[in-house]
Amino acid sequence: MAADLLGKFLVIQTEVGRIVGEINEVESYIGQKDPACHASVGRTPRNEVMFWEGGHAYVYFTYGMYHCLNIVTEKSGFPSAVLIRSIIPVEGTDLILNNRRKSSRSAKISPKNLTNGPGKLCQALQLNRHHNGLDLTKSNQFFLLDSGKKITNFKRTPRIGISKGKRLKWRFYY
DNA sequence: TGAATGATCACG
DNA sequence: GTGATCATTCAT
Repeated sequence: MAADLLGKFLVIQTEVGRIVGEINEVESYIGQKDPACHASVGRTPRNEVMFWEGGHAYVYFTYGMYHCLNIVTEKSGFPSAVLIRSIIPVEGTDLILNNRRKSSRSAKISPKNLTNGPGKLCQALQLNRHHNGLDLTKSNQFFLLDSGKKITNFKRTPRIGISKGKRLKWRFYY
């Protein structure tokens, strides 16, 4: 389930070094019956990747200025993904700092607000639509790493920033 | 609380 | 084409 991703490491190998972050906040978007899921309207060019086999990256552009990273979770043909909302920098913090300064217009960038939001962590890892559809199980540049941690004490709340499906408590964090 | 800012999709 | 909506962030 989605909460299994909590505590896992997200690793990206860039030209100038490696960035590793520990996933500490996720949200589930599951199937066409979930009104907040992008695939609830059916298969479109935008949500195509959600229909793929689990393990692919679904990166989309929203609000005219931000990207969000999801990991596809289910079988091919069944649209579902987990939105990575936040990570904790583990390695390459200096690179993250550079990337955030490059991408954000905000003057204030502190250790606390480096990667604590879906738009921000995409800036931190320099993710864009080129990463959309990448197979994380096959790539050696961008993948998940089991940290050995098992997070069982996570919290569970409604998802953030959506207008439909607010009743479902599918946001997990610790 | 609302501005920034542009892709996406339905409609016809 | 048009208009509504949007899984956000930041400053006021």
